[in-house]
Amino acid sequence: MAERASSGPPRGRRRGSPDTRSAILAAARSSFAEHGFAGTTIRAVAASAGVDAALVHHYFGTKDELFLAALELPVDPRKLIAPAVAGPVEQAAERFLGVFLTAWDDPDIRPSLVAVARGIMDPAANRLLSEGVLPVVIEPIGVALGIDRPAERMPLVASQVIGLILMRYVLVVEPLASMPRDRVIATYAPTIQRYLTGDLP
Amino acid sequence: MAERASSGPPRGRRRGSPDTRSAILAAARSSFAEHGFAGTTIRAVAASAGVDAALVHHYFGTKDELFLAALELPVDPRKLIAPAVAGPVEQAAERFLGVFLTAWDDPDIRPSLVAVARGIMDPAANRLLSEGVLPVVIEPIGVALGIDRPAERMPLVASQVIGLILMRYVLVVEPLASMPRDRVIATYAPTIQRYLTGDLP
DNA sequence: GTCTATAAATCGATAGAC
DNA sequence: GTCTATCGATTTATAGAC
Repeated sequence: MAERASSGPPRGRRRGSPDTRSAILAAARSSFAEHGFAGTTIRAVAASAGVDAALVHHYFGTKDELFLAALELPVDPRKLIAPAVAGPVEQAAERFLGVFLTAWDDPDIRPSLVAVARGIMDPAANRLLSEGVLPVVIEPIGVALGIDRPAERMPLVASQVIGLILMRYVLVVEPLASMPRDRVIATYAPTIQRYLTGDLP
Repeated sequence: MAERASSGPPRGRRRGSPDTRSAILAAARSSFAEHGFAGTTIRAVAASAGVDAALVHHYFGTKDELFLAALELPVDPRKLIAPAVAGPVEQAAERFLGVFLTAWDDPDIRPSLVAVARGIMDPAANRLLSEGVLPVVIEPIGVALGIDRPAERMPLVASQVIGLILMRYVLVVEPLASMPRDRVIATYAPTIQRYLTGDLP
């Protein structure tokens, strides 16, 4: 009864208790974000999720696989940054910073992003930036914006955004950590806009 | 014979083989830089230095103390950045970037700096930035330069420099990693100069 | 599915011989 | 000064009962 018809992609819950699985995943994200990869123990993740350590292995296999699973963002970054590329390129920096801060200020996805940031720093998984974040998130923005030499300019943008993210959200350095969103945008927009469309040597 | 006379401060080698001690320290720096704090084991450091693990404890005590010893830079950062504060504030950004890149491009001190950068990222030791690098290295520059609201502007400078350092030296992302020194300075100097002396919201 | 029990390896740190 | 030996605690991971 109430079985799904055979139309559309397979939706609905997978086998196993999805609550338990996602609880483990959420606990893993928090731990990876707070203690890094090496500083996270399977036992602590299990305890934080209220389950046994063996269950973590049952769902995710090794610690590495759990880490990769925890890095899967709950939202598609490409969808998130779509508003940044829609509009005149002259105000692209403000829109870009806006969607970025919106994502990072969302308490639902910030832990995942912090985990990604820390994972990038961990030598055990730092192909993540060069093979992941940069080509699938950052560079397509430059291409979509139609800017000049995107492969050259977007890393400049990334260098400033990563530094800001690090100081404001990961290391929580004042006064950046407590600075209002609009002020952050107004402060950094000229820098980003110059990297996007300004004169470069 | 040939013993030192009792004049002047105690110079010369301390007790113990200085080669062994510095070999341990060098191995510790490499390991901390490559594997982070939690990913570094005393045993691996000892093996890399060609000595026994117990000897590491003998010289440096606990793992934390070894970490702090490994972070001791071979040069005094304050001396290094002295040229950056001497001169007109209008070109401070160029001088600032110059001394920074000079230090990071020096193969003798880059491993230590990479270790510091990774140590900052490790949650187990991230008081290092807020209690170490920022107040003793970054902020004094702003004070010495006599800029307006240094506690507010220097974190902005730090956010861009850290992002640049991360992309160019730690993550080795192109084209920043291979960009000539002068071009890096020309690219980032306007940003830094604005954070130092420009108009902010 | 979930847990107990435990194997097997590795860790930091100490004591003590030489 | 340097190393052997080892303790005690933790870790990942597996085997198997319920």
